[in-house]
Amino acid sequence: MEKDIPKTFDSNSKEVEIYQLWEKSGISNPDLMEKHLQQNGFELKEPFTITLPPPNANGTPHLGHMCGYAFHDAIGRYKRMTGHPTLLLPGKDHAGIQTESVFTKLLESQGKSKQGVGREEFYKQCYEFCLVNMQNAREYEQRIGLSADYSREFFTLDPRLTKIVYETFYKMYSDGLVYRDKRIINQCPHCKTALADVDTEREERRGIFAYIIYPFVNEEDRKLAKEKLGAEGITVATTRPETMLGDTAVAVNPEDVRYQEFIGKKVLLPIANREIPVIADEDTDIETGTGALKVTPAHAPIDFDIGKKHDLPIINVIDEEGKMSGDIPERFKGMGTIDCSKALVKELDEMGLLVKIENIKHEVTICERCKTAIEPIISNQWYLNVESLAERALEALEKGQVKVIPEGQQKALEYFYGNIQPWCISRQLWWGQRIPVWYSGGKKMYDWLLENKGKGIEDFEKEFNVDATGSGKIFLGEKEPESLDGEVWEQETDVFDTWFSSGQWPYTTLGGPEGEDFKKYYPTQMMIHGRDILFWWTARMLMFGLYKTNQVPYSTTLLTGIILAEDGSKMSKSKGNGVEPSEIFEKYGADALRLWYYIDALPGSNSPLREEKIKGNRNFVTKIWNASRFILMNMDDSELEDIASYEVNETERIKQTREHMQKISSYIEKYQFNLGAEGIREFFWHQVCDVWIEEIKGEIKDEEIGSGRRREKLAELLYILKENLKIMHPFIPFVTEAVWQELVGLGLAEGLLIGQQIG
RNA sequence: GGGCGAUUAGCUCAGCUGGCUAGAGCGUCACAUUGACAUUGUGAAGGUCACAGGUUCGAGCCCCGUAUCGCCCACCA
Repeated sequence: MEKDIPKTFDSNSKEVEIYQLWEKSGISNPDLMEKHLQQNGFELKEPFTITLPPPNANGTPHLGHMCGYAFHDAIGRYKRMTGHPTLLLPGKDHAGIQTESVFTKLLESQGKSKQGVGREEFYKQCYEFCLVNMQNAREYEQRIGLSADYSREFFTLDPRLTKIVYETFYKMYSDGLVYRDKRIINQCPHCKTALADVDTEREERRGIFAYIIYPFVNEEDRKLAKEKLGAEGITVATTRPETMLGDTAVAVNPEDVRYQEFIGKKVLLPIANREIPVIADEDTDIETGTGALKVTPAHAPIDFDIGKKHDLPIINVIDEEGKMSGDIPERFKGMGTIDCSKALVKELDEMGLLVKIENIKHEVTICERCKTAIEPIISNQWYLNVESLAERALEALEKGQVKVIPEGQQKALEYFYGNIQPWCISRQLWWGQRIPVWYSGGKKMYDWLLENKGKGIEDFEKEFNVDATGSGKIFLGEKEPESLDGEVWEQETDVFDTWFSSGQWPYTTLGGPEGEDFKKYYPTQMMIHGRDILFWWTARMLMFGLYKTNQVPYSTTLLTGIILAEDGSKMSKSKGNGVEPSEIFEKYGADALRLWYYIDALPGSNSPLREEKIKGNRNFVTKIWNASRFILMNMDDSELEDIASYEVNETERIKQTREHMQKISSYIEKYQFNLGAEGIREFFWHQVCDVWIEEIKGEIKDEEIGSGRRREKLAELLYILKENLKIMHPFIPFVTEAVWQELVGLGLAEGLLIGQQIG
């Protein structure tokens, strides 16, 4: 008697339907799940929690996101099926600089500008823009089958979350970890903000190497130089001639025999016509260029350090937008750096001070987002001294409180902590959490007083010829403090670096250290994310977690690989070789894609997308569907009740099935998803289908409908099928649930597969 | 310059604490089957596990070195 079951599993329509069943059951909510376990007399184990990595709310999720969710979901489903109330907490990230850049471009395409729209309105509109993307992202997450608890979903700019982020900042300030400092920062002239080192990349670009003579001031020195060095001055080599306007010294290595006699002498900086000293500094490389380094403390990190050591003046000649400015000849003001470089080179050449120009290729630092060359400039920023936090994180790693998979990456993390620098946490953006600081009398005065230790407000007034409007103190808080005696509070305009809030994700989403969820679900058990953000994210989360909660935020961090295009290159929009997840879903279904991730996108390795393989997995999904269909087709309606209630004997096949399930369980527990996924496929396809179904087919061939032997064999087969569905479910939830529901429809199973227990 | 990893079949890669007569998927070839299976089944060909040493009864796996590739970090003007 044929059952009315279609010949293939229609992933496109069925998957959505099935997800709705799960959603309706509420089992993704651990509180409801706890009740479910108790009601059904299942053993109740300790909770299992993952605060899922929040994708950026400024675009469409890509395959990499889907891959991460596939892993999270597999472990989550397995934990659920082994008695742990499981919380997969989803969220979305505001992704500060990236979103601001995307949304600003969007405004520009509509003929509007960020400045024209204004800060408040910009924030509001950007928020709405993110809400749309968040809904879209959510649909993708559900399409891959992510069984997350959407009643607990968070956006990183949610006021409840921001409150906790602010509290952390206050605590850090009172602990003396947060401070304002003047340092060389990476300024992106395009994004107009400071960037942390990790937000930059390096790229080889074409440039020039200009050899310029800085003549000595004194006649005798010039003569000596002519004799010894071949020119009347000292020749410096630079890739950035325009910064010479801000030079305050020339440095040579103290060991360098060529320049011994000139150390301490003065040269006349051409064009700027400023006398600057020749100093000896061991950081100067004898081999590079001429061995003489022009020192521009305001515009190069190494120069800044040398300047600090020798107490050199700092002269700013480039502003935040990459334009020439400051105390320089009028004709250069407002010029771009490259134009200025050309103009200077021309003038120097005319003056006979240009020796030569070499065309070179060199590594330059660029903005990770917009690829614009970074302008190192001096700026006042908020810093976090992470040294003590890094020490604790390092200790936790060494003690094994956090496990990194694959192991090799743990060493990379340890190395990072061992060489960590203060973290610049302020960004000159509008999109993000505004740093909750108020300056009495203004930010300018605060910074000036910091820079000029020992000087007071009167000195400031004198210097700038103004009346001070406050005490020069700061106030930490969201709301403007009360003014006394007409003091003026100026609000900080900068926002926090995105990672300052996402670094706190594991506890902010659980309501912070005082939250109900926190008490029940913290510390969490896992974090899974791309290897590419190890330092940005896991590194920060460990530090924040230990600092704020005295516990590691999670015990295991698993790094997924990066999904590459078929030819092994990186997928990117500009190359047009990206593959949309929706395309794969439509062609092969979510289960097939998930299986591919488990088997081929192993932690820590980069994996080219292989459609052929996904297709093979789709065939396996069809195989499961048809094997199940065949088993059901063999049962006559009149036998169903008997088969359902029949207690199976411990046959060899059943014994092997049990062993198989244990094997797969241990793979999952060791996060060896590739072995687990390969295992379920191998066993179901080549053992259950190819061997056992064929055997049983023969065993019942001549039996009459309703016979005891048929009942025994078909019940055995049903048992094997159900157990296989359970152990396959964490990997391929959709098709297994669909089959389970077919069983339910015939009275051969109960409830939802997602809520079943293994073993 | 420093750190990390990779190198196994035509391709993409597994191979956890050393027992391997080295596996999978895809591809190739042969045969079978229109079946529960937008196919599937059976079988075949195909690898001195990068190279050179060492430890061991035994090494794809452990140790030392070499080569090539990749990723990350770093202030080289």
